[in-house]
Amino acid sequence: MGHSQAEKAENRERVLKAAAAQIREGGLESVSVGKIMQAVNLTHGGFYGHFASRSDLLAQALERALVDGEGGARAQAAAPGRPKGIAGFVRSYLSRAHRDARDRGCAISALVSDVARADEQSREVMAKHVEGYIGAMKHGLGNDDADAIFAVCAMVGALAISRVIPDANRSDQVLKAVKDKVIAMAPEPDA
Amino acid sequence: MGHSQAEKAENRERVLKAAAAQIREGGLESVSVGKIMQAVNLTHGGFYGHFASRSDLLAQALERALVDGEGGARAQAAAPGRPKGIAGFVRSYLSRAHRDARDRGCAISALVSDVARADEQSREVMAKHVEGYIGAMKHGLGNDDADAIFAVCAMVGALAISRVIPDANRSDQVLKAVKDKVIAMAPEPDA
DNA sequence: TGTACATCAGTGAACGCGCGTTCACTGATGTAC
DNA sequence: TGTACATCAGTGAACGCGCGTTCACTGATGTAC
Repeated sequence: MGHSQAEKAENRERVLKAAAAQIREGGLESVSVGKIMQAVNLTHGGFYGHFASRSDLLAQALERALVDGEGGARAQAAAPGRPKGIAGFVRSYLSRAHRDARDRGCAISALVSDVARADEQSREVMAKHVEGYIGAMKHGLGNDDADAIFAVCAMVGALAISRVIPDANRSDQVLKAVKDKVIAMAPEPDA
Repeated sequence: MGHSQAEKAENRERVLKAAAAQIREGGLESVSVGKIMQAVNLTHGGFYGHFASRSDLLAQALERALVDGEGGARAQAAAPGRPKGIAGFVRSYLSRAHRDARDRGCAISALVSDVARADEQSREVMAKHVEGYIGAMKHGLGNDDADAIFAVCAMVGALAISRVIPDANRSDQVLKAVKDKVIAMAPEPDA
């Protein structure tokens, strides 16, 4: 077990990645220094060589979770065999797969109500990503800001609510209803 | 300071009410037995005369928060001088006042992402209230289930997202965009 | 290329703290007579 | 209506536990020569 500088960077990255996943899986407060370090096979003492405090980790992991979530959605929509453009993105965002993979999915949906009560810095970080999301939808929806806001709120709300509903069929219905409505908003609706 | 049976029931009620508000203000995990008892001017030891455990309180307080949130929205929409019907309800739900009063507002919006990762019993409790909400919107939206689902997701999403955005103007825009779009969905749109 | 040593990533014991929960106790309540 | 006593709502000290954080230490890394 070596402790080279390259390994340090790698370990820091693993801690951050694990925290970003844990945040989406269990919320900001579910992150504990001991458990995260254990998850990456290190002891808790070493943590402070990487981050100034738990709260420092949380701030960075939130940003990371938001970035990861975006990447995942884009990658899935761009996968071969998937419909392109906005309809493809909406379909993958409101898919059962996305609903059932909270720790790898959109961090906005996974953490909206948590971040709504967090400090201003955290809210600012998420708000920036919300704007990015609105911007992307706007591009696919005839450049109308109000339409894009409406679509983003409905999609984030639908994904979050679908995760609350224990009945699988009803949860599917929520995803499908919003998926159809948002796709219908696009200027050139396709099958 | 007497300890009559009537006072016991009253104290239990105060604890439950305080917990329901605290849950909406700070999330399920923010409720601590000691702090809640202190908030109602009692000592922590007496807590277990009212509830079996912290988790028992949480379950009951979640239900209470959901019921309180519904009552508040209905009351505000029915207040004198307010537009009646669905437009009035949507306006008060997506108002700045509602956004800024998290501890007294809709518990669905305040707790969606928290409850999404809670146990099945909690999710079932919130799901029941989501259905009630969908049913109410359905009534005002030409009895179309998909329309009602779409509107509820957009409204819950909009309120939650508006609380994330630190910039007051932009936050207002989100509320306004969704408010206008949902009101436009009603069969007989009014001013 | 090889040796000597300073650096520093990671270890694990220890700390103080707040938490949920328990329990022996107190004294007002409310009931039996 | 008045007295005697059992009940029980609320008190506050004590508990074990997990947490975030600190720190003296270890031993591989990587650099100076």
